[in-house]
Amino acid sequence: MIFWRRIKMVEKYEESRLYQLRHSAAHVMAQAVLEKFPEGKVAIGPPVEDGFYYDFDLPRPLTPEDLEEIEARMREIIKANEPFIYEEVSADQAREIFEDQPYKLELIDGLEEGGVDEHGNPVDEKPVISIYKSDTFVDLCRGPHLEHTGQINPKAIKLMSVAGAYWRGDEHNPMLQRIYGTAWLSPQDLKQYLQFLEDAKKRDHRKLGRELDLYSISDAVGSGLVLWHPKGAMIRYLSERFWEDEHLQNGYDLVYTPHIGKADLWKTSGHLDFYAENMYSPIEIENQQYFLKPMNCPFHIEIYKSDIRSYRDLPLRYAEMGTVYRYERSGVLHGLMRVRGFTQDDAHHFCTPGQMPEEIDFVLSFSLNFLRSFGFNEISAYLSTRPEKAVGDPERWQAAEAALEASLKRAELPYEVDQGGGAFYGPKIDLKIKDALGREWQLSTIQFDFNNPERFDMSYIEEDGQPHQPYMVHRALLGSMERFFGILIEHYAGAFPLWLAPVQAVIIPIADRHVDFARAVMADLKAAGLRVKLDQRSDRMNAKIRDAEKQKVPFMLVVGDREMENSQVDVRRRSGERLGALPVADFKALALKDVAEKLVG
RNA sequence: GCCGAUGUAGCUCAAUGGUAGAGCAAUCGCCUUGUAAGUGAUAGGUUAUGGGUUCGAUUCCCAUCAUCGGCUCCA
Repeated sequence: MIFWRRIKMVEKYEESRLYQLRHSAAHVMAQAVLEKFPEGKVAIGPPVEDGFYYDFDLPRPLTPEDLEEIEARMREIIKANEPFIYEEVSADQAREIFEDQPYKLELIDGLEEGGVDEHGNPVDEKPVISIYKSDTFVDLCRGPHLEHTGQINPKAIKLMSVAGAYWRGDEHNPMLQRIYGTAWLSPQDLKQYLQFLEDAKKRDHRKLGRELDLYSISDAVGSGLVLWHPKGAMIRYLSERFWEDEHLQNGYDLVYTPHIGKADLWKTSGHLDFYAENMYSPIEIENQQYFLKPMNCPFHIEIYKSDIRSYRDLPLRYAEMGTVYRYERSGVLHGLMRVRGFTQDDAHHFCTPGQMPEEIDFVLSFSLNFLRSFGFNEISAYLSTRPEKAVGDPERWQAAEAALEASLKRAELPYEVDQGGGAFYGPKIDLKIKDALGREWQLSTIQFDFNNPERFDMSYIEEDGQPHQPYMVHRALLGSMERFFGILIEHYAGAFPLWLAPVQAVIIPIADRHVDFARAVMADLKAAGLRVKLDQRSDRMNAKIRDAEKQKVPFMLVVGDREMENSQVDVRRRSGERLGALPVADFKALALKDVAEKLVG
């Protein structure tokens, strides 16, 4: 379950030697698997981001021992320096070669018809049918490959896991067994990659969430329903207060809306027609059906519609931490990243066509500033444009896309255009941030909606005295508080910046006689608004420091005889850095300054 | 939802067809400590839940639930 992407160093991966290497490794693996299971059927085996996979239809499930055996056999094949031999064939010749391979036969049909490559991906031209032979293995394949298997470094490959995958990615098709492997140019690269995986594992928000007592998910409550513990709740509280302040200072109005709404509302919005499978079953009372809200939009629209709007009232910006419930299939739930009840930092903008470009400019720069406040400085964007099937006035689409692109250019943001990738109801910008490990996560979305204004018959009165349809923009900066929290945990590896740290400092008295002084220091710091705890267990100072360190508390304040005498605290950062003994007032000033500046680290 | 794996103390893990143990954490003492683990004792488990096989199940079988790795889908 990958919610993030690694940034590729190679500009054109498909043309790189690494790509060839991985593709070749996939063939070697397929050969090893077929030797072990001669009756096995092969599907496809392409390189992927950090390695490669191959899908098989095999008589029995593979075990970890099988993988070891296959990997060992791969090394033998590599050692044999088997050449990869390219050959172009006709469709009929190909059918003969792969007569026992039904999946390949299906691919050959596709190739012959044209329009798709040997992996079933759409291509412009009708591809040439080609095969690659190496040793005993023949594959329907466009290549390119290495010259021979010996160019694969046997110490730079590793089979990672086996998993189920649907033939051609369609859940109505049979499920195949997919073996994931990784392959690198050198053993050092492999080692580095495995190290990366381990680092990522250490940061896993599910692990840190428990260790730092941030949140839990209880069987008794239900899957995908998050319980925010006091420390996690503090981080959310601080994030939300900041969020509210920023919105109020930037022309938003805060609104609150209920968690359920009548069936008719969801009928009007189209959710019951197009989104029903993700909605919880209705609650019935007094002959009315109510649904838990999967989105906030209809409520904000109803607020808009509660009065007649003039062009003078626009733009209107309604913002809400809106908690929604979506039924997610059991297999997709994942810690905080994918849950069934979550709070979106939602907002809807309503404006006139004339205001629209400026409104987009505003929302983009507002988003960027906001993300930077949380320590995300590397941001890039996706611009998704009109798909073939779309609702709304084409002129409006064009204007909206132009405004989105112009804003991206003004913001000097790197972006990619996903032609036709927009939703049927409007174009959008998605913002991606890069975390401390270089992983990319999609957070913000700024999305036009040409559907709802129509469905809800929204209007404002223009200068001409006539009703006009407003532009509606939906946006979320953090996405959902749950997912954002998960990303934040992993980005900081649990070591939150001072302004977000649930406990900012732990006071560590050396002996019992220092506890009274420690209490006085704590009261002083708390009065200044700092979140401070006193560790008065009868453990040794070293043990208390170790615990505070493990809890990633930003400051440890040691107080002993010397400090007590001089009204000082001995300040240690969680990094291990010693700031030495400081007067309590100096520490207070230092900490408050860091908080105010939202310093990271 | 699908494929595969897993489910034993708060956490990380052992063990067994004859009703379970360790380390850490917790609790209670002793020690009163100078920048990542002082020390002793105590307590803690219907072995996920429900069935079945068996003289006997935590262990074997089935179902359910949950979690993990993927697929599909997504904030």
